[in-house]
Amino acid sequence: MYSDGMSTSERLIEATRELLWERGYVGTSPKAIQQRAGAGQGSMYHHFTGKPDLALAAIRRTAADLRAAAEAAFAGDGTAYERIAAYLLRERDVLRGCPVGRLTMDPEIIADDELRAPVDETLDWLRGRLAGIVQEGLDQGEFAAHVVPGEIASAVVATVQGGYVLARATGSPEAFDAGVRGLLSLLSPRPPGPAEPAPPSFFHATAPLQLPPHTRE
Amino acid sequence: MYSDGMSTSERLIEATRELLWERGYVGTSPKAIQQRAGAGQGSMYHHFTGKPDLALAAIRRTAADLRAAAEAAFAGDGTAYERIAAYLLRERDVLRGCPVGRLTMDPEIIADDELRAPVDETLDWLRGRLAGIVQEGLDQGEFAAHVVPGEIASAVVATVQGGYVLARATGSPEAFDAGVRGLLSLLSPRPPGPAEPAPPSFFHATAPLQLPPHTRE
DNA sequence: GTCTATAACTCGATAGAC
DNA sequence: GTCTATCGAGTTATAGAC
Repeated sequence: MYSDGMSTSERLIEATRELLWERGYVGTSPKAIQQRAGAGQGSMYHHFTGKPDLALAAIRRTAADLRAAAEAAFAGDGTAYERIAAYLLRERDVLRGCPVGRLTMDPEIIADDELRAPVDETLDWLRGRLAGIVQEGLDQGEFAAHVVPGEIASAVVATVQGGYVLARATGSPEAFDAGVRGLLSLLSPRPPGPAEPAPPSFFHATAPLQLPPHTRE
Repeated sequence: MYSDGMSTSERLIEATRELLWERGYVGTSPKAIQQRAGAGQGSMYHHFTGKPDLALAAIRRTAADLRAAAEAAFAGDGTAYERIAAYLLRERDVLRGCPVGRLTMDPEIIADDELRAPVDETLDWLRGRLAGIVQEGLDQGEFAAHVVPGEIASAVVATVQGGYVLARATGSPEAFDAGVRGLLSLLSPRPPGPAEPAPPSFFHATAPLQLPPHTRE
């Protein structure tokens, strides 16, 4: 229940964002939104034409947030591998799932092109951004020459989205982390280890990111 | 709506399975189940104590089916890589999503340990089975020595689960296939291509499965 | 802008006739 | 075993007072 300096319509959008994340579209009722926002029926229907309209505003904002968070991970100046690793290892509320990806399991989101569009565009942007980084890595000789940027990008995003599924099934973020580590170990220019010989100077290899013992869990 | 030789309780379970797959637990009402099963309120509450009880029966059956389908892909006598590829490339109703995995996004499934248990156990079994196959591949020198079986297994299952997310977001199975191809290209003992030199006889490498232009899509 | 009132319906379940 | 009737609560809104 919000009581801050937010306007009523702001509070309605924020409450909807939370509930869509927690319970999905089908599982979220206008009444629940109003209660969490501290607003009456009339307020909601004054500012929005109905549940789909409000959900659209909420989804667009959540999509923009996710994009910004991903961009922050990509924006570093490391190697392609390091930037992909930074994205995969960025802090996440693993057990809450992906606020955008989870919407794809909602029948009424998928059935409504207007509600599905921001979800589609966000994941599409993410794959495109990752594909570009993989291409840079290929140009630098960081990855095996036969890999296809768009395919690696899809595998990266899928590993994240599927990692949420595994984590929620087990009730622990462990499986998410395991999947990410597995993918990174396959993507890594060379295996980790202290007994590593120095790479020849003509080879553009870089040390893989050390996996931090992160705080989550 | 079923009218076959199925008993009423069978029809209720099958109808529930379909609806859980299409709409999830929160999105599935007893009334919808009864209508699809062609049964009245009284029948449902005679055979089952309520919605959770019926859902549990449906989920257990769906979990058993998924396990059997996966086992069929694993049971082949190819290399570890080939059996993992067979699992990843097996026919799927990609746009319908995973009937087990999708349940993890349902707040009421996750909140109820009895309903979550079969989901958890199924995905856990799947990861364990895959980890065993990766270990076999390691023993045969099929994979890079530094990979960790449990991590690769998690990445494989996550890629599938996340592939469903991408496919449903775009409305096409293409992104699912791309992710799977990407993961296989990273896992592949050596890059594909006709100009491949024959491996030295002491090396256990095997040709990667040709990706079939499969019928889905 | 926000509130309450009301509508027509569905929710998950129980009771009891047949 | 299956049916209909009924329950109290919740759903998605509209209407209209303030």
